[in-house]
Amino acid sequence: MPKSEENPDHREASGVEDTVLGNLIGYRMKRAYMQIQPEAQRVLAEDDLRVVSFSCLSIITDNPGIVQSELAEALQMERSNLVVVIDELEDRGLIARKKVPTDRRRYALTATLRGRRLRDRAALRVRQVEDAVVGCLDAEDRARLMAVLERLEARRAR
Amino acid sequence: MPKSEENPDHREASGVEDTVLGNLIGYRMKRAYMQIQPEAQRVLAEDDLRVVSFSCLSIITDNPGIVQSELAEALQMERSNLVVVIDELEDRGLIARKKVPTDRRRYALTATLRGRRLRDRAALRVRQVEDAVVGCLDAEDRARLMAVLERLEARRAR
DNA sequence: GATAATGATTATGGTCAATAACTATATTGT
DNA sequence: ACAATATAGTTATTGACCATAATCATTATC
Repeated sequence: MPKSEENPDHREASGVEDTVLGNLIGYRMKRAYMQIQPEAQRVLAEDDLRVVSFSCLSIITDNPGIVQSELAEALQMERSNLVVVIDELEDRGLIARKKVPTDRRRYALTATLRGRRLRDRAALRVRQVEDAVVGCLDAEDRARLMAVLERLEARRAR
Repeated sequence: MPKSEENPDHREASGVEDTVLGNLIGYRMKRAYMQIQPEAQRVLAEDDLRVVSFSCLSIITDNPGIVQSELAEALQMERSNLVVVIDELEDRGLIARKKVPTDRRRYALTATLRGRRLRDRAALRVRQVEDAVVGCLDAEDRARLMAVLERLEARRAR
């Protein structure tokens, strides 16, 4: 069963043959992700949020006093790329930066009331569009998908 | 002992709380994808291939005579962005462009022998790194994951 | 035969992530 | 105590990537 010119477990909707890509998890994952991402981006844009700024706002809301390095680590992004995002959230009054007295290199980040409210509202709307996209899965499939993704992500080895 | 009074169904490895992001499929999917993508990119780079050029080479190999518009459609990318990729594959002697006589606007694309061999070799190596990353899943989980991703992708509705 | 549509191309701009270099504070070793 | 080192945040820069519009040649349409 390993090799064959016709792989019956993936029929292409179009007439295009594909003996390789469709069997790669990375390829399938990206294409599935691309069903969700533009939708999320669209609804977040209605609140002038990008995915990354929503993510930051969300983590800050859940972790008052978190500093930028920790936030970068949590979101797996570079500290340097965080700066402009944090700047913008602060300028919009969604979060506040305050120097921590015991270590004046660091900024403690907290979400303002407005920030927390926006986070909650945006989260709801993102959740809604995800539900729409993923409506073709029943609750069990969905739960299993989440669990499997979580396990993949958890294998922090290399 | 980390304190997650909140949501018992997602344990954070670090001490960072998260009541929202971790429950979003898009977020989880991106993070799982990021476990695979850099690895695939790395092994493809050893053959001077990028993910996109490998994808093109693969589809062309499986569909001799395909034209650029069809390829762009199959890979869900813009025709204009295909051009340089095709150019490079052609310059490297991995594929050939030939005008189709019945419609001289179009180029029929075919993989050369070298191209087909490279495709097969690269596919094997990508498969290997995917197997390594995804080794924490048994065959059934993996099959189910693929099936679910395929269904998500298939919902070509708006 | 004029006009519109199509396939490939070129040029361009915007977003994004990665890197290096810099500043200021803090920590460590002797 | 102080020199060397490390860390937090910042800035600037770069290259990759993706989308858009304009162009050219060819084909299809009325």
